[in-house]
Amino acid sequence: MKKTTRRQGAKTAPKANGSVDAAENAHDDVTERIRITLATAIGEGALKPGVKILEDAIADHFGVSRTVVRGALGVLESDHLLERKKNRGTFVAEPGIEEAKALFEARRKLEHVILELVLDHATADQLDALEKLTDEEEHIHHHGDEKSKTVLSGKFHVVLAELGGNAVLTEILSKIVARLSLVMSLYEEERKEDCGADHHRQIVGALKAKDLEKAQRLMDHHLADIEGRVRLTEGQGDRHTFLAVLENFS
Amino acid sequence: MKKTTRRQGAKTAPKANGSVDAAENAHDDVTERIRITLATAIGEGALKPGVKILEDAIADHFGVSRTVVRGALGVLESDHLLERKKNRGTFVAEPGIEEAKALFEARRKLEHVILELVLDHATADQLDALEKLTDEEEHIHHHGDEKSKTVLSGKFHVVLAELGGNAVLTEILSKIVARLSLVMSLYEEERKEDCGADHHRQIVGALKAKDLEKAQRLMDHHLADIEGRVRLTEGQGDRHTFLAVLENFS
DNA sequence: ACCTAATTAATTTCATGAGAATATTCCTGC
DNA sequence: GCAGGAATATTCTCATGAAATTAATTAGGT
Repeated sequence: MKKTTRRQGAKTAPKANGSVDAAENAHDDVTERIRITLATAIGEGALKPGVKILEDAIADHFGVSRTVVRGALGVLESDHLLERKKNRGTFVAEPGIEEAKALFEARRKLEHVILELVLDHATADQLDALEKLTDEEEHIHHHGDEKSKTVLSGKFHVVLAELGGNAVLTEILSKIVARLSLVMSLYEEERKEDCGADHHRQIVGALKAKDLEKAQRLMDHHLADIEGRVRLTEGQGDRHTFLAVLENFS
Repeated sequence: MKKTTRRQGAKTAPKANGSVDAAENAHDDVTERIRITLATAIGEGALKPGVKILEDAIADHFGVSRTVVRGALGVLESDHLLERKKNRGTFVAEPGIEEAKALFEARRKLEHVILELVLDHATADQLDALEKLTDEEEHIHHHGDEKSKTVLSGKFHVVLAELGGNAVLTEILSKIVARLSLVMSLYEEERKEDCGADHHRQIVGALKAKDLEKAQRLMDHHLADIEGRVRLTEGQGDRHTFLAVLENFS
């Protein structure tokens, strides 16, 4: 039967904005809310590569029409987080080997640049705040679930970028990090000893000591550690494919 | 009166694309074509900051409905090339001072990174091809119109980025360049002696000599030259505003 | 005459339905 | 029992009309 797509007539409807009215107008953009929701869902691995996105379901969930959802999907596609196949639907993107390599390389270079900026712009207070974030990470690391671990880990880098004081670069890095979470999801082999929190702490230490060289070296090491967890060879990406999973039981 | 929004019934309509039909299917995505058209129009300064974008007009021009135009506008907005004001319409973006500074800085850093990559990846043939592009620039520089000059100038940097072999960074740079064209449009004071072609040629020379340091130094100088053409002080951005223009006649 | 209020016009925004393309199911024939 | 094909169902795609909002214009009052 038809899904009970209950949608208010919209008419002179109360619109619910009577609540605060002129307040938080920025967040009232449903399209943006959908975009952010999906982006973070992808970023924290809740939506795995290749999964099909039903626009009807999303429209239902947010109480809007498919048109609005479609808008959000469009920008997500242009961010390379989704793929829309003509008349087939939209799926969570599955970055290929080449793209993965490019993303890793771009991230390496970007983080270097960001460290330079942080040393130029960041105050001692800001570095302290950053250090507190690593404390939180460490706490999660011991008795935390898998998900919040990766989320926090990515967050560190974005917050670090923010300290660089360049909104453009921050946005770029956060988008790359999001795409890389897809790469990890596809190609990660073993999630061994996660020493991310430790690395982060060391990096903050180097920054506080105003030692750019050291910070960059540590960052390189940290990123190499992450890259070491994946095997970028053709055919690896299909590991979680239905057919590939079957092979494990043959 | 109503604009003669003549739109074919769509039905089993010939669709007018019967011209080549199954050919170029990749470009057949009208949304993407609209996006590219507007992006390049903005990039080459044909669409100035603040100009209002009429979705009806575009829909008309491309023979599609507003819905698909709207999709294109959405991603252009997420690229910071357009601004959509609630229920007011969409306008060509007017980057503020802070954004402009961030863009310049990001570009400086990025071009440095790209030069490193080019020295690592580019072959001699590719550098030759790049040099040919500067020849073309020089030719345009002498007896060319103003528009194609700036277009070619931006193209050099994007092609250079492509030689770096990293598609991710190339895309990022080209987006930044596009946004910077808006900045120039808003804040450029004098378009004096355009020695861009010369700078480009020198950079290629340094690259051929495998001298990274020199290439980066030249790039810095080149970019500083561009940044020197603008004055990033508050209130400059409204120079072309209706009110500001009036002041010139008071 | 000028400022304010009300009406009109133009434009955006969105929900919806109809058409198109693909996936799935079921049936028939070998 | 299985392969091939028709019928069905699901889902995307897009054009269109209706509601909502803002800008423009006109009327009215002090």
